Amino acid sequence: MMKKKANTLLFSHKISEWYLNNKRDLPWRASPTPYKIWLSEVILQQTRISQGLSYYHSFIDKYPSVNDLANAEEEEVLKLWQGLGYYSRARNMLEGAKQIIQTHNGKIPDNYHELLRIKGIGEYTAAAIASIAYNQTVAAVDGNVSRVMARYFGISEAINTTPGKKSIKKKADIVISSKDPGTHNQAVMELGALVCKAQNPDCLHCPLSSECFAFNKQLTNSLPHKIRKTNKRERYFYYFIINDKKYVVLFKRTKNDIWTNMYDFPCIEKAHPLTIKELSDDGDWQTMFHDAKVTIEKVSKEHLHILTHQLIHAFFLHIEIDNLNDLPPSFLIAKKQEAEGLPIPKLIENYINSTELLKVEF
DNA sequence: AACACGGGGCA
DNA sequence: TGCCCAGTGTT
Repeated sequence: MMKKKANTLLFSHKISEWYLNNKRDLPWRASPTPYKIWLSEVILQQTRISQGLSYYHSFIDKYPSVNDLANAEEEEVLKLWQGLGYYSRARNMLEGAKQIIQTHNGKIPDNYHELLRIKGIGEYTAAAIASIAYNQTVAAVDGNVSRVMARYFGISEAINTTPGKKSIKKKADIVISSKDPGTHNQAVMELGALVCKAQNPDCLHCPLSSECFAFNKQLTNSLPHKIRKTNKRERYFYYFIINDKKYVVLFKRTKNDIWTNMYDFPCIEKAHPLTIKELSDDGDWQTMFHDAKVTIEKVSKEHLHILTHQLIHAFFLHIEIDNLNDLPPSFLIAKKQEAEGLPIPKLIENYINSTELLKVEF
């Protein structure tokens, strides 16, 4: 291993001391176990603590151990994840739990390379679990760490490119403390979250400012550098709502798209907006309903659903249909009460709540 | 190496 | 609006 310079040891010492005095009181820090660390890391991927916290509690309550999770139904897990986004995290973690039961005798692997083989555990999460739960000396690099390294060391390469990530990782591996790598990793992340923030970093209260490249050169606003990509797809969803008194017709989404394995309504998607007349003249939806006799009762206003990479224009067409039995078998005819228990995307949840759609009529 | 994958919060 | 958030899997 490379010999460390004195100032890198200073980095770890100062930041760990700062951490002990400033760390937040988080539920998985009270009595950490590998499972709690794993769950927290997965929930917090691309997600702020404030947003993930209630989900963490629900999960620990419902699935207190890897074994409990491994025995769960995917729909149940997705329902618990509903509203948090990036649902592949939930599906992958369930698969990972099964993997651990089947091939690791129910014990979460205790080292970086074995952890990496678990579904849903990538470089960051493997490093986080290995260091925090098992005291392995491996740097966990997330968005916070990238920012702290880029500013402190003055790394100008874009942190979302392969060379940039390599540079960040190299520095993170140099400054990590082998004494208490878990505390060190959490300390860097906590500093990034509370002090070395993306906007308005609080350099006056930073324990590292005196040696920080960006602070000394007044470059905190331009570091880290990032290549931004502007890919926002616009999609037009025309949902068909069969408004029966007792039943609601749902469609289970398939893979290779958003909301895999979750439920929404039968839908015609277009790349461009259509008037209702154009839609009505278009044969697609008749085909979808197997030429069942359908009449449109009411059309909702446009509902915009804004995602990171997509802008979804959703319209909800309430329809009447002569006989529910005419519907193709790919549709799920669910009792309204049962539908409540199914995992649905936020867009659908919002619409259902705003219209009291699942209220049973008498 | 680039892209897909949710949803929310902040300036 | 644009950017960011304790990233991973697929193409």
